[in-house]
Amino acid sequence: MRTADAGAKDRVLDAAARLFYGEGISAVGLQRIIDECGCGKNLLYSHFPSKDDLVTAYLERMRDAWNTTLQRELAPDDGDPQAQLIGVVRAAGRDVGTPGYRGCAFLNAAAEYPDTDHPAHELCAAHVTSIAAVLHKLATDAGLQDPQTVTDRLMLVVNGLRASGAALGTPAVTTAVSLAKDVVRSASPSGQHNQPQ
Amino acid sequence: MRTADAGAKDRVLDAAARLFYGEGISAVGLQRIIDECGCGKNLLYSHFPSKDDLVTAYLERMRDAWNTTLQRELAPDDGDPQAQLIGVVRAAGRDVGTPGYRGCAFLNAAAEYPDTDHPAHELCAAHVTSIAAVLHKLATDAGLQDPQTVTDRLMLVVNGLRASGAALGTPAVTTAVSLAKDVVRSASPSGQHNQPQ
DNA sequence: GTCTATACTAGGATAGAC
DNA sequence: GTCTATCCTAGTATAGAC
Repeated sequence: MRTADAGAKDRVLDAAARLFYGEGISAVGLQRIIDECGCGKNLLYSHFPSKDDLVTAYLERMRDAWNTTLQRELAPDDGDPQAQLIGVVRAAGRDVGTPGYRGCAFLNAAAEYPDTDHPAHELCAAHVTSIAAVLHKLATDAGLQDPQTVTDRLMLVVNGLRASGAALGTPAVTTAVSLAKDVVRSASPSGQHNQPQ
Repeated sequence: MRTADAGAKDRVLDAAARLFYGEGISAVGLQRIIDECGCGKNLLYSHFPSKDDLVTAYLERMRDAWNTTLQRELAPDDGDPQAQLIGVVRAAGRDVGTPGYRGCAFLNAAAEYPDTDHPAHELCAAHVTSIAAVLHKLATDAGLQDPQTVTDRLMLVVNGLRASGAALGTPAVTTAVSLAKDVVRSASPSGQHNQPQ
């Protein structure tokens, strides 16, 4: 049955994602995943021929989840790119501080795979690049002065937010959103004296 | 002459630090370190009874190096806490973008040791806390409005800088310093219209 | 046919004995 | 320094249940 097949693959990926994220990728062996999801070894290997394939699938799922979160966060402010720039920061801080939060999955994975040629590292780098592209487009659409600087600054805020959550317990989301608003406001063509929104 | 090599411990630590930082901690076995520094197994185990001890020593060395860098960066601006706040950010970006740079050793290690009880994770958390304490003291000494907000914001910039360097190749130091200056300026008691320094 | 479960290989890990 | 013990890893192959 196709349904059983697809469901089984998801079940493996569920267990893998939970363990990889919670305990670190290299700290989790395939046997742990097999035990945890109650599947046979053959099933895992038939869907994911190697651990790298499983890791890649895990990161792709995380990327898709991020894209969903981002779109949902940006949708209400459609047509208002200035508000959407803040929405990106808010989306990045969506899960920060929630129970079980252990930092950004992509930053963590990139730290575990320092080799830039490794598919996991490439996926993480692509994720960062894609966020920067979104920010740059929004900054341009908003008609801000020097969209590249705004992009660079907001990337700093986003990365800082994702990195802070891992090391500090403090939810830095409020700080990040507030700082992002100042960054956007100070690049607004109508000057630095706009009313805070 | 064949006396007890006082530098032997350092030699082991040199090799360990280089490999741990460059390839990730869990990716490097003790045998690699032994081979690389040309020492015997007994030497390593006599100085570092377990891998955790070696990892801890590696992170402590990184912490000491950071403190040295920070002090050297802050010294010229002694008595000018506002400039020193920027100095902290500059110190954090000291090695970003240099050849062989693979991100912040502490963020990377924390990602590899998600367990908050692990000594390595504790050392990383303590490092973040200590930077925040320095920022808070400087922000207070500078007489800035709301020193805690300035601290939170600059921590975001510092963490963003350290995290960005890992994923992006772009040296974000210039952006970080410029953003930090704006953060400090906008919290300056003399108002938001100070001249850029 | 799809799944579970187990036995197995081959290698690398930490660690300790000598 | 070498040699050994024990464990865990990725990955393969085989046996049996539904």
